[in-house]
Amino acid sequence: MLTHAEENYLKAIYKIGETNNCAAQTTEISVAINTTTASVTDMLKKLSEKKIVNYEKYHGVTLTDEGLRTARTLIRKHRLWEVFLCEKLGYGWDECHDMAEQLEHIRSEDLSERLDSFLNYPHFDPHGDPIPDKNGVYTRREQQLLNTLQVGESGIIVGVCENSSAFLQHLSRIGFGLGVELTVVEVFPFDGSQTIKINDAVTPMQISRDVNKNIFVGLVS
Amino acid sequence: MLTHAEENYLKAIYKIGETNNCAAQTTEISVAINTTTASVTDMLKKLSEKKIVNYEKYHGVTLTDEGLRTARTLIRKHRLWEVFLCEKLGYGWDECHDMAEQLEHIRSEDLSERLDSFLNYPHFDPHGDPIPDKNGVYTRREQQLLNTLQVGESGIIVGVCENSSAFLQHLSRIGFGLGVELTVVEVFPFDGSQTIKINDAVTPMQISRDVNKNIFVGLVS
DNA sequence: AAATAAATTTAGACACGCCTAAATTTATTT
DNA sequence: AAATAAATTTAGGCGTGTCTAAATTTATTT
Repeated sequence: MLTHAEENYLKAIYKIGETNNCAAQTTEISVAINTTTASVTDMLKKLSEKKIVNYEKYHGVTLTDEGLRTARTLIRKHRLWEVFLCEKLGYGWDECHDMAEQLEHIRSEDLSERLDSFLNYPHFDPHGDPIPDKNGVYTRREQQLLNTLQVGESGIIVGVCENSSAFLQHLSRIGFGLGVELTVVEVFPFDGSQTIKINDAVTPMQISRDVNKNIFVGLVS
Repeated sequence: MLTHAEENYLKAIYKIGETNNCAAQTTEISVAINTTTASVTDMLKKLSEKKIVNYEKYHGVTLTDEGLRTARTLIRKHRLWEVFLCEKLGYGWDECHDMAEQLEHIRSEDLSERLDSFLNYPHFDPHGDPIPDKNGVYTRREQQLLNTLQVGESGIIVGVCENSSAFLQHLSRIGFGLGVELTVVEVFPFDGSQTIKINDAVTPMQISRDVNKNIFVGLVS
């Protein structure tokens, strides 16, 4: 049985490993958890003794099979709770993250299974992230970052890779949300910004690199 | 902002104060929290410094106004989550206590308000305990213990004062639950047991003191 | 290849919440 | 009122998870 802190480390290591496809470094983890690298090293030693991570001094850390299973369970719980908060309690996608961060630590035999069924087995959370099934299996979306689209290409927003409520609120304000279809009208290599038209809208708008580098789109014909 | 441990102490002190109508003693708290009296003393000092309890060495502890407010919020959250678990996720009344014990610590501006509304503003939890409104106000039930009923008197089960799942499962097995109407057929002063007939049933049954002292009934004409 | 920079680990400390054992205070007997 | 019993507190210690500052290792320059 892991503590909340240990679970948070596991999740961070999982996410870093997933995006970079390599071992998570001490500093990356410290940034994700918002703590010092010294604390991270301490914790990595403990997790390593518990056989939850493969830790090699100075060379980063990966999850063991057991760690991987636990991490996926946590992600599953987190995302199911996000669906609950948004769909059943009416929270916005920028509001549910912090609560889900707490709810994912609730311990129970089969709470996630019941929740899953209550929510009608959703496949994606309100941010478009896939929800692992009870065996930890999920299908990765076909996706690419909005800032990789060329002029004339179209996409449909399927997710984000930044969960701060400042960012999410901004997206809502400019009319961006899951499922929104858009087309790239122009690209400015100088600052990485793009002129983008939401397909249902009339006027195109200017999107900065800080925004378009954090949005995942799926391609549409 | 209080820690989970502090919140648990607060709830225990509140409950003890409510039932005994007097200051909670160190030993009582240690039993409720399942810890040593030394730990309780430590914590009481901390809570006292934070002005959450009125603590007098050797003479027990009561809640300050602020402590009282927090305790009622916790009770409210606990009971709302119990309703959610039973009504929405289909858990039995013997299963939901431990999960609610964790869920009550979830921090959020207005989660309880949203939950309350989602659940249609219930007044009682699955054990029959009243749910305080957002101002901490709730109406106490007219109730008495089943073992105080005399021969010929009838009652309707409105609650229990023991939440172990062993006890609750036993009640379910013998057909006891909230709203069940019953009549006392006979009383045995020797061991405090009673012969009781559920009004809808044909055969009366024997109820031991361990059971009838933990059941609250409302009187029916 | 040596020097510098960056990342990481170690050392030592601290708050929290818990423990056991001993000392103290209050309550109950006699 | 003195003696005993019960309740409570103090003293000292432990594991968790964090921190800062110093030492070490790895990576990058030159």
